[in-house]
Amino acid sequence: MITFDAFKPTEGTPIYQQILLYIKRGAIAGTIRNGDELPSRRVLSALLGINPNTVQKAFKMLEDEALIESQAGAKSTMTLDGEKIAKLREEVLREDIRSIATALRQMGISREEAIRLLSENWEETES
Amino acid sequence: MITFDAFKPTEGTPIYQQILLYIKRGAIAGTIRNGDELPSRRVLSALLGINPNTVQKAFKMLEDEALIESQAGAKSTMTLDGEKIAKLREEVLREDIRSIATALRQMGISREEAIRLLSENWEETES
DNA sequence: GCAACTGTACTAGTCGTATAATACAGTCAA
DNA sequence: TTGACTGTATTATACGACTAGTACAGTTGC
Repeated sequence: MITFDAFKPTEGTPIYQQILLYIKRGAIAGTIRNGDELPSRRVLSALLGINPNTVQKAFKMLEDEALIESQAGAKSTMTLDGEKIAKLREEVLREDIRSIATALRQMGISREEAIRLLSENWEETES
Repeated sequence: MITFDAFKPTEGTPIYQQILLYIKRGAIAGTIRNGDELPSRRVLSALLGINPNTVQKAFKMLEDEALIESQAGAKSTMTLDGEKIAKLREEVLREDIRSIATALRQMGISREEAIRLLSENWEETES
């Protein structure tokens, strides 16, 4: 069963997108594996304190991307393979790196300073 | 006069927030300085192809944060000093670093791998 | 079989983002 | 002074995100 203990929603971005990213990043990290069960829509929405329809929207998009399988009455399960995970890495990880590099350059940060900042602030972040 | 040549709006985040960030990052980089004139609401909205009210909202928030001064009939100007810029660095730069570190850790990326990825993708980004 | 779960679908309402159109007052150069 | 710019304010409209409530059908364990 996939847990959402580490899920910390942020203000400003749609919750369903954050759920999507949470699952994708877990798949990239390997903490979420093929066949893993997801909590039901109702349970997860109660757990996160949001509307069931918001969870449903996120799960629907995961299914459209063929990352989960759902059928009425049973819990949804992850459907992952090496190819899909590689695609996720390219999609999520690459985009994250690209956007932070652009932002830092806009602030006049040099590559060396960027590396120093990232390295120094690595410990302080809570996973 | 502050230019918006390097302003590339992204989908998914409100435009007025992106304008805010663009100005703040410019101030942090030092490319935007105290006393610099901003384009008028109407001119900038036409330049960016967006509604004047959207620009007005961004400028209103900049004024609420005391980063610009406005008076009817005259162009708005930046009001920066060392303290404000230091505060912006803490607010924008720190948050950017913190969020990317969290995201990368969620994907199971090690500190060394993160540094390698950032370094490798530094060149490819266009400022 | 039955109860309690599961996924799925639909309508209605609120709120924030953004657009559109308009109006009024202050500044400034010709 | 006059006209073209400036900032500021208002109202109306559209759309997406999110909430709220309800309904129905399939699965599972007892």
